[in-house]
Amino acid sequence: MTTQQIEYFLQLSDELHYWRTSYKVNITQSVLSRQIKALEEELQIELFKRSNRKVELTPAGRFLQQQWKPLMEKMNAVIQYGRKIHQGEGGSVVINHPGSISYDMLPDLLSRILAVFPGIKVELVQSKHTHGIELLKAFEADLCYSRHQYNDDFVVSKLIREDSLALVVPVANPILTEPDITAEALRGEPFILSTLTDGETYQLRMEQIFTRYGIEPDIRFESDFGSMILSLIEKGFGVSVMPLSYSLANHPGVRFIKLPFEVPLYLHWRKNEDNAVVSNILQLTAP
Amino acid sequence: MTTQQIEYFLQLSDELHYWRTSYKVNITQSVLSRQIKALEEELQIELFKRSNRKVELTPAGRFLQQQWKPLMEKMNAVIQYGRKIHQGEGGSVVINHPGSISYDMLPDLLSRILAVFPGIKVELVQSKHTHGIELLKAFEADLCYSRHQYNDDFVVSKLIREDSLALVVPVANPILTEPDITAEALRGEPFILSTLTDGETYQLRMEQIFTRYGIEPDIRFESDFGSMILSLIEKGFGVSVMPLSYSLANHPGVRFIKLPFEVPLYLHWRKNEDNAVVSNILQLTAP
DNA sequence: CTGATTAATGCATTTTTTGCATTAATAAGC
DNA sequence: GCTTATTAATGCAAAAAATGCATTAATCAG
Repeated sequence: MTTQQIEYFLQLSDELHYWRTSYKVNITQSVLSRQIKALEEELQIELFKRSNRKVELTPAGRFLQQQWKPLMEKMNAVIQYGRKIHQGEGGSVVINHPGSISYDMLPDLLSRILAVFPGIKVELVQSKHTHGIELLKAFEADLCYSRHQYNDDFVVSKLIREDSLALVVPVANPILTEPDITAEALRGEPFILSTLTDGETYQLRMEQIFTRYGIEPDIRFESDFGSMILSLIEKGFGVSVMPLSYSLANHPGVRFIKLPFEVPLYLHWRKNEDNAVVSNILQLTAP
Repeated sequence: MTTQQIEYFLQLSDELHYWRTSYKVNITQSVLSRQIKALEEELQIELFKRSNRKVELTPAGRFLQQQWKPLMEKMNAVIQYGRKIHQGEGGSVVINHPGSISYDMLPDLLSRILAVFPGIKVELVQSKHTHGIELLKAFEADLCYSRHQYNDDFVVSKLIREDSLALVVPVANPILTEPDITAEALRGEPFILSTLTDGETYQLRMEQIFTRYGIEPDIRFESDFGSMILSLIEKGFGVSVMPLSYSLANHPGVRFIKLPFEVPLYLHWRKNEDNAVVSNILQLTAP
């Protein structure tokens, strides 16, 4: 049984058409026909019911389609990662992070990496919608900064620091300092927030703040990109609450008013990391 | 890439010896050498570091060994199950169950299965140590009776009935009826219990009973096999608390004293079952 | 009934795999 | 330091498998 055969099978089980499938996978129809037949024979499972005009999955075929799809994805991800381990210092590392550390912590880390391991490629991703932990488990990310603590047998979480939160307003806004912030002063101000995920530490902290100031936020826009939010604030579309570290972006036209609230920043990585490059870089995150 | 090659790799990564491995997998050493090399070439990953005297896994090889082992197991389990689906009415069903339903519910079910699907083989297993839900997920069991309710995206739980519990004593024992049961009467009586798993509904119920009667059980023997426990009781090794349905075993020399406590019996199966045979039998479980 | 479509198959060719024998390299024994 | 035993790699010829082309057989649409 060849992984190729399984790929052929998966493609054919989507297309349900030999000639079209054979075209898509760049083989002739005769090869596809025979490969599928060989697969069926080896497994001793009839995968398709084919008349000369129609191709259908059998129940067993449908089952294997469902089961094999994620299995082959995992298989490929694992091989991909094995290759990264093999490449060693010439390899690459994927770091997932929230936008708020783009201006201090992350540049620091990158310059340290550059100094110690000049051969390593670093890929930075910001993916909030998929939980970082899922990226780690699927080997799609190697290090993951986030505001939320995970607990898992495969992932290690470590508290890095606490970031102050700040009310972010346009420079022209009359609100001056933290004690001035009241529901009154903010009434009518639309809020622009980062896309919030239920149950996240970050969201809970947000709710806490709004409760503290007696605000029922009027949320008009959401974005996962901090600079987008800053831009919207500058242009007068509303105000936001963001980690104070965004002030280091020096975005013009906005003002940060520090609030007496903090959000934690965690670093996550796989327990038993096999990639020496990742382990090395992990050393550099806590100098 | 062939699944065979991966199997060769896994074997070799355990043995770390070409000739011995080739002997074990029934090929010549030259074939093994070339197959491994072909695998390495296709993956572009160096799997082993070999001098002429020693074979070692590279870090990438070690990683792939760890990842591939469970992946190939899953792969094989899935194919196995696909074959069962293919076999249809000539196939087989694995039912996991506690011993206590061996005397009423299970024989009833089996005779119904025999009547409606005479071609189906039924395999009965009693595995308490592995949680039933794991068996279901790994396709090692198809239906699972248990005293514990699971909640999962892949498994459905249904309450079947409540079974009364009973104090089981040797016939000669002077304890007569439930109201007589006191810590006094049971003092000094060793208890024989089924092997209890932490957090299980069944264990919680047991603790509840002992608390109710003010007993601190002196547990001398444990067994997962009801008939073993009954036998020990008969021979005067102690007393036990068991589901009343064990009385249907008509084991000589023991007496059942019904207690005002019950334990639930659940049936579990995979959501989205693909095996028609299993679905059919599932119909028969709730006539 | 005819033509179009589509999966299967016979056949010659190419590619791959296999087993045997041998080689090259190394470690251990004397 | 030399010899021997061990072990992975490799050359080679035979066997097996895969491939592409052309054709066939079956079925559906008009």
